[in-house]
Amino acid sequence: MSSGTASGETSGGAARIALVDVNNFYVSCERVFDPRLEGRPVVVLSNNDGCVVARSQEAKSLGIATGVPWFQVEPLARRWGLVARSSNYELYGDLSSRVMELLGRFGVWQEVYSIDECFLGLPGSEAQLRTTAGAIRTAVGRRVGVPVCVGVAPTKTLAKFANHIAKRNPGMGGVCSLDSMPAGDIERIQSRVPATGLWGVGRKTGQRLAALGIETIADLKAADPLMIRKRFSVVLQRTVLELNGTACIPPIDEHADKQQIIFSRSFSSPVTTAEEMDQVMAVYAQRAAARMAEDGLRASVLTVTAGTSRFAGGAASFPSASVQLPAPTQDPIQLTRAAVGAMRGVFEAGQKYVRAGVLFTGLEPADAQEAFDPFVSDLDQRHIGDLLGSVRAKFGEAAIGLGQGGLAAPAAWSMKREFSSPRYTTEWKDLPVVRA
DNA sequence: TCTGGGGTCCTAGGACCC
DNA sequence: TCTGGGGTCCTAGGACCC
Repeated sequence: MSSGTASGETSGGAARIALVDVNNFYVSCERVFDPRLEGRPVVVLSNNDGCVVARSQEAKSLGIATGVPWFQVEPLARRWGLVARSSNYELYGDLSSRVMELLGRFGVWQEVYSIDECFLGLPGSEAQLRTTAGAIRTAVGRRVGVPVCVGVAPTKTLAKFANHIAKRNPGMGGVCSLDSMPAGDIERIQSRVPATGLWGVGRKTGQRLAALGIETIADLKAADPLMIRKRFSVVLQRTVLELNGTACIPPIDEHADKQQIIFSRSFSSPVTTAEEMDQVMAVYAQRAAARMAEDGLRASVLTVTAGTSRFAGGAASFPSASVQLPAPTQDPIQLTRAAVGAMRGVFEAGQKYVRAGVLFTGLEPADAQEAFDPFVSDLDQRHIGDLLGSVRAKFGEAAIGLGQGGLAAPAAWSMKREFSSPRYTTEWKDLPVVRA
């Protein structure tokens, strides 16, 4: 993907970068199909309805922080009129691709950065940029039904910063173009906002910066990039350069192959026996293998992990084991066997495990012939993954599975999603019905 | 009782080689 | 026992992001 990033300081005609993102994305998705949620405090919960991962503006105003456990908020929900939804990733993923397709039409280039945001290359004068930004908001609002904010600036870091300003100042109408702000205003904001408000500067880096007297965005902008490179990293050096108008964050290669595939989940009730954990590994390995097959990849290394609760007292246990596979594969049978076997080696009976995961690395494209494996004598077995995939596509995720993974009924540890909305856009039977 | 999941990139350090 | 420098490759762990 070509990045048309210009580093010019001049306005008027110089290419600019827009960062467009959806406000409170998960909540906004829920509202598209349930307008009763409009104007009310709404939160979306993580898997197992564990903790809050998204909040509407009204929920934020109530002081509900992201990451708080639901069981702490729940007692107050009724009084607040607070609505909770389990996360519905099928819905969010589908609406995301609609938003991204639409946004792509406005830029000379587009880099999708996350499920709810992308960078766009925008040419044109300052006046044209503002017109385009407004048109983006209108189009996404009308065609998908979710609100977005647009930040426009000469670099990605500054575009993120501009977006942040647009979000916090409702009077700006959801758009902030740095070029049209008076320099004094920008400096004032930058000397007030802590450096950790920037993209790429987290808590730890913030602490180390503060120890050097670098507290605000303005301080970091004024820092010597070479000193920052030496004492921190090339990543933070780029942040400093970008704050000063030099675009240097490399383009995101969306077509690059993944480096790893993870399937990891917490359980709705603890797993304590080796037999149950075998079952978990069988299910998780197959889910991860299905994802890998969708991406057309195969793995050469498999890692399994499990963990006890970080909030429970007593002896913690975080077993983990990696296996080098005899040859790169996407065969769910081999992968399931390997996962179960690896976990048996490190599992501690009697511990209360609350989560586990299966991780594939050493990924490569699977188009080449699968390497000959003398242990797989039956040729048909090599196509078992395709078969499972097509059955699942037709009859649903739980329709078929191998061995322990072919659970007819959900196991005691399987995921809890009590407040889930329907899969409005990806499941025929969940299609909304409109009456006129 | 009940506390998420899926990624990326960078760096440091060790093994190994000439 | 003393004793070099330079390079690559790999992995684990840290930090960050949404």
